[in-house]
Amino acid sequence: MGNADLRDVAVIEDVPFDSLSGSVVAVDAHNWLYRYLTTTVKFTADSVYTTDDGEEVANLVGVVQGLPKFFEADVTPVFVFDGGVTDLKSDEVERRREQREKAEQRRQEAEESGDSVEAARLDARTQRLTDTIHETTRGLFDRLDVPYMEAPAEGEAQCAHMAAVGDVDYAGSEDYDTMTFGSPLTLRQLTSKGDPELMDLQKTLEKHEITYEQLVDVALLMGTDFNEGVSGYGPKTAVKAVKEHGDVWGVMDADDVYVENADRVRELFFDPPVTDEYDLDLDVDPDIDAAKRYVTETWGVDADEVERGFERIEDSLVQTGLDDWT
DNA sequence: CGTCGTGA
DNA sequence: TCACGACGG
Repeated sequence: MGNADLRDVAVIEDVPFDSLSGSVVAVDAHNWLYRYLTTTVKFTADSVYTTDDGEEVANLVGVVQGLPKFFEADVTPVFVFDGGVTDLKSDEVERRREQREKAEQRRQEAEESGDSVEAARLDARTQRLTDTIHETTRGLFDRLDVPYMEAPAEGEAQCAHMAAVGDVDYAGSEDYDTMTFGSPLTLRQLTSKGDPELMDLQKTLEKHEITYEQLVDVALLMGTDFNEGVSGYGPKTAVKAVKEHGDVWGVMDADDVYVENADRVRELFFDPPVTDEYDLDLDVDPDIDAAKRYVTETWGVDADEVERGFERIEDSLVQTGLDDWT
């Protein structure tokens, strides 16, 4: 599962947020939400985010806190939700499900033995994105007029496709997969405070003097979300081997190693299930009052929790409105 | 996913 | 120098 190995292969540079003004970014919704759920929830009481029915709606707080970052920088996000999971990934998803169950079991044990700190820590690992979380996030986006769409399969693949055909300026995801899926430019760290990172496919290929196909083969050797990779192949060895032997088949042949499902995973990265059928209205015109009512009245979130976020959204709208006149 | 200690 | 595994968040 050495996905972060790609970081050491990729050319990544910091970009000032204000240099992104006026751009459009296709954000992998699952990633983005996950980020807020694991951070936001961890440091606050459960009761704030749980409705009377026991539904977890921490995502609503996360969305309200996360959107201002885009608005304030005059960056338009298009959120891309995951569709069906491919066969290849289902193995990986299954493994993660098992890991979650193990973590949940340990969490319960910790809770029973009165170790609340340990229980809270393990709780962060058991967070998962429920159907309710997806539905209520869409509901809030509707009221805030934030554009979103459904991917046929992997959200990262759809984001990468939209960036590749030029319908958006960047893909946005914390994962490195978007580059393997062919996104020319990927923005990372859209959730945290500081400046984002820009991951550049072309510069990465130039740096190593390899083709895009070879980059995918490098990823295959190191391991991706869809395959195991080969033990002993990290960033350096994988790049060197692929350059030396041309492609992953050459490496398998020369080094006497085996990459499982190499042909199928390759094909997935080259030609993933994506759609061109979307109609994005990028003219965002939020109904703040409706959004507030949705979060606090419909879902019972404490008004205090989202007040600051809504304030920032409102202010950023006034700000961009003024900018338009100057 | 990032960091850091370990060991080849 | 590089890769791996464990652990913290």
